[in-house]
Amino acid sequence: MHDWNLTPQQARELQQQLSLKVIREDRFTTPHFVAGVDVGFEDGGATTRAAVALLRFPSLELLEHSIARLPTRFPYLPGLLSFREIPAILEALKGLETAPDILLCDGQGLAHPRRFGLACHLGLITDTPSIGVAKSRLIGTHTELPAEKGAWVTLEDKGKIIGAVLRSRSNVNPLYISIGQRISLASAIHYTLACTTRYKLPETTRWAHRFASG
DNA sequence: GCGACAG
DNA sequence: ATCTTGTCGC
Repeated sequence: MHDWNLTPQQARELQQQLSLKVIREDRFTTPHFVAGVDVGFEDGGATTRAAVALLRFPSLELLEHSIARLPTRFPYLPGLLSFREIPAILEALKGLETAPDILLCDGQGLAHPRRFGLACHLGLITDTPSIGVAKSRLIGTHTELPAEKGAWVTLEDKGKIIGAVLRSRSNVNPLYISIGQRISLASAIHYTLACTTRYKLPETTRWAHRFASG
């Protein structure tokens, strides 16, 4: 795997190179295990704490989880989130006994300036199908979104579809879904909804967040 | 130059 | 992300 001690400019150049390796179509078999990934911070940001929650699919029962702590060594810079969070996430993934069939990541995938958000980066490194599930927008524009659960509209940038704005729960702010690696946008939306019950966030993300934060 | 800006 | 209680609305 590549080096993580990069300057912001080197990181951006690496993203442009790696973005060429992102596979935007379904390349996986029926999933039985889905995982949520999230990161939290301790010591006022000095320590990065990553958590991964593995759930059985489609029952969504929690099977196992893993937590890892690492010294924070990259600042938060819009567009470079993966360089700050992935090192700790990779450590947490090592602690799982079962390999996830799909990763639901807390952040963007293709809906990124250089089409290489955290979900693409993590999916590529682990060679695992991944989905970007962000709570807010990084880039892109979209039309009005109906208020009912299940409704979605495309998220576009420079005339290209880079993701979808999905209403995962009626009358609540939408989620920003995008391709991470080895999955189509249609499937990304499908699996995100399949992992969602009565709340805005998928159960995978909810569990991961509980383990990564409070 | 000004405003936007995943977590 | 994080610092933090009550409060408004379906």
